[in-house]
Amino acid sequence: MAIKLKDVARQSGYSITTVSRALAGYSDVNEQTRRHIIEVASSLGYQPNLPARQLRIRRTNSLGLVIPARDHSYSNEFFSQLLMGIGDAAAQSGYDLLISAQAPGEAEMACYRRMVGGNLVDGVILVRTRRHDERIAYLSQQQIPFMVFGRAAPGEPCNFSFIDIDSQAAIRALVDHFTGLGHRRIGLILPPEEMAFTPYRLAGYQEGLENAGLPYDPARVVTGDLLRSGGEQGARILLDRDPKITAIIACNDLMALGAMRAIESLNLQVGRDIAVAGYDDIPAAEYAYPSLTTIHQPIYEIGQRLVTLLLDQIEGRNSAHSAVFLPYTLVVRASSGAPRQEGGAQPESS
Amino acid sequence: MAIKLKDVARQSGYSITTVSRALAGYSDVNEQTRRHIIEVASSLGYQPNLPARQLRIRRTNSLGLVIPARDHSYSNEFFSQLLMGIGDAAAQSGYDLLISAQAPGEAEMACYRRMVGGNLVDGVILVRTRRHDERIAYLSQQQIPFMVFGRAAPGEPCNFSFIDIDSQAAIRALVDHFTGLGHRRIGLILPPEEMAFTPYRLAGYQEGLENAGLPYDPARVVTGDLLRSGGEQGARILLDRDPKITAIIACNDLMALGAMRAIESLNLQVGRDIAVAGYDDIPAAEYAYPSLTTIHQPIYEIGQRLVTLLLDQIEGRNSAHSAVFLPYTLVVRASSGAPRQEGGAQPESS
DNA sequence: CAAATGATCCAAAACGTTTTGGATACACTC
DNA sequence: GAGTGTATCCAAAACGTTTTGGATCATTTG
Repeated sequence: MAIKLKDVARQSGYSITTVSRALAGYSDVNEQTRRHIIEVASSLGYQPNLPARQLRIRRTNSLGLVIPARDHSYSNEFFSQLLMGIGDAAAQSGYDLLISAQAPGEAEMACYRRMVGGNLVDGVILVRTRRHDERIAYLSQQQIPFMVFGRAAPGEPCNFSFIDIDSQAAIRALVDHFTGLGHRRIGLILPPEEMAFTPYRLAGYQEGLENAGLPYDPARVVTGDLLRSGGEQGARILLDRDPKITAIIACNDLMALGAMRAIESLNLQVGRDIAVAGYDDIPAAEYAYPSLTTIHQPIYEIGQRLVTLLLDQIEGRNSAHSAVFLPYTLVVRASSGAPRQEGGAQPESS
Repeated sequence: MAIKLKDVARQSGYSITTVSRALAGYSDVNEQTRRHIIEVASSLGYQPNLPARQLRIRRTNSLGLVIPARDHSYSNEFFSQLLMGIGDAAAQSGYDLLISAQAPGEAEMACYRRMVGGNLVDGVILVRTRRHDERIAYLSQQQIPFMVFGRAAPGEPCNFSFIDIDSQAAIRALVDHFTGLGHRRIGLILPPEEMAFTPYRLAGYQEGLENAGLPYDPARVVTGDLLRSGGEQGARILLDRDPKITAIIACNDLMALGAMRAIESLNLQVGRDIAVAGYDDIPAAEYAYPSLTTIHQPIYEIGQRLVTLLLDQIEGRNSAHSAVFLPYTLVVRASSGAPRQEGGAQPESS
């Protein structure tokens, strides 16, 4: 049987109340008794029963986080970085993380209801905004503190606190980079429709083209599944539709690596014949051959900021909604080069 | 104010007891009343207060996991894979994960005491065995169910349930692979001393040499910090001590990639002049140039098995200690080739 | 017909904390 | 010496469940 307050009380000769208040550091207990009580408590190995405390004070000192189940494929690196940032910051402030892996759907919503409605967490971090996000609606309605990574999809109200990267500007910067090198036919591989950020990426692409006075051609845009195979397929489609494309931007690195593979299998050389850029800057981007030009996001820091801003809400330091944009970095590597000459010697034919 | 049992009781016209038992599915409540109560509960949006339940039944339906704080450097990929396996399996059985990021030390032990002694978790997963592991001692003494990834260091008692990879055999297989290619001077870059598995790796190396009738030379073994820079440094030292080394085995991929970089900076060619192998099979190993020969471990599956075995303990399906070894795979890629000819032309020529 | 059985329900205790609202004793003020 | 403060302590209530140990009534059994 575990030691409880009652045992410490009996052993020390004081009441349960006094023991509780002594250990909690209240000023209405004599310094000497406090020392004695602490002494007794630690000699008995007293550990407070936390569910009991949580029931009483309605606080748990833990933060809820639902991560996508069974997709260790494309977002691994992303989530591990984010989780480390979240975990480190939470631990530093004395909070635990309550994590559940759920695929989008009814079970996922039930999980939020359990954590929030069941009083298991003091706040929630929500990671991938969707269009018409039911989770956000629920959390707002429950009035529990929460922070979101990723703003709402364009056209939807965004009355919650979030951190985001200006991915529209990031994609625009990639396009600028390419047009600056002389590219005029640039393909784009987008993420799936349902992701809230997809429209922003497309908009950035269009802005970039406009900046350079280039026309927007929907035939040069294709959607991929964020996996390497999706990039491979996407690149094939793009090059099939228009063999004169000289650059491809994929909306994540994995698809970019797939695109590189497709390009090589067409006997073209990445970086010389066709420039490629990705998004995310996963470690493999640096080790790839040729190394991959991409957009670096400070994922770890985002995780940390999510926590600090969430704790500001929980601990009542800030009530206003915060909309934080963190900077990205354009990382230029070997996969992006000037375009092959129009009409010059072509690989297979042309 | 949240809806509680009392509200459902009042609204449905039954007692708190009956409502509780109806929702819990006991057979001593009329099927019709049960339906009515469930109806009322869901129309009121009843969510049970879980800390209260936990306090009462002394179960939380969550598993504890302490991950290393602030080392998003070398074990990222490893931990994210493992976490996905653990998270998926736990969620599938209706368990949450309680996670805290702690650096080894007193705060880490306090974290275990809080989780276990504080009744926050029903079981614990412990990830990186150390020598004389205080955490394992504590968990055994507390008699809480726990599963460990990694057996005890050689010479220490191993009276707990664990899953491990036979890394001794894995390293031996790498050495066999190299000696089979004709290599006779093979360097080794070990993990730091304090890791429990380090001696097993060294033993595998020695066994491999013995298999091939080669002498063991301590000068060909060096310790690295598991980072890329450690591999770079290690390779330099090895090649400095004996320039005739034709193969290097690093005990993780990151160090192997560092070694490759060191080799290239000496104007030697990886895979032709010097063979390199790693351990872990992180994604970058495949994308590296040349791609890296390495040992693949089924990390995701390990995570899953850790959970299923832990739940067997928690739910009383199995009391005996289990010692599970899962298979590794030798993945041969471009970084390992036959040795350059003894006495033949040296790096810069031939 | 009394007793036993079975179906359905419930009051109250218990889980281990924290907090409320004093109680007590002593010192100081006027 | 009455009143006011202050320091120190505590009994009991409360948090929202689950479970124990019956109670009640209708039905069946001997």
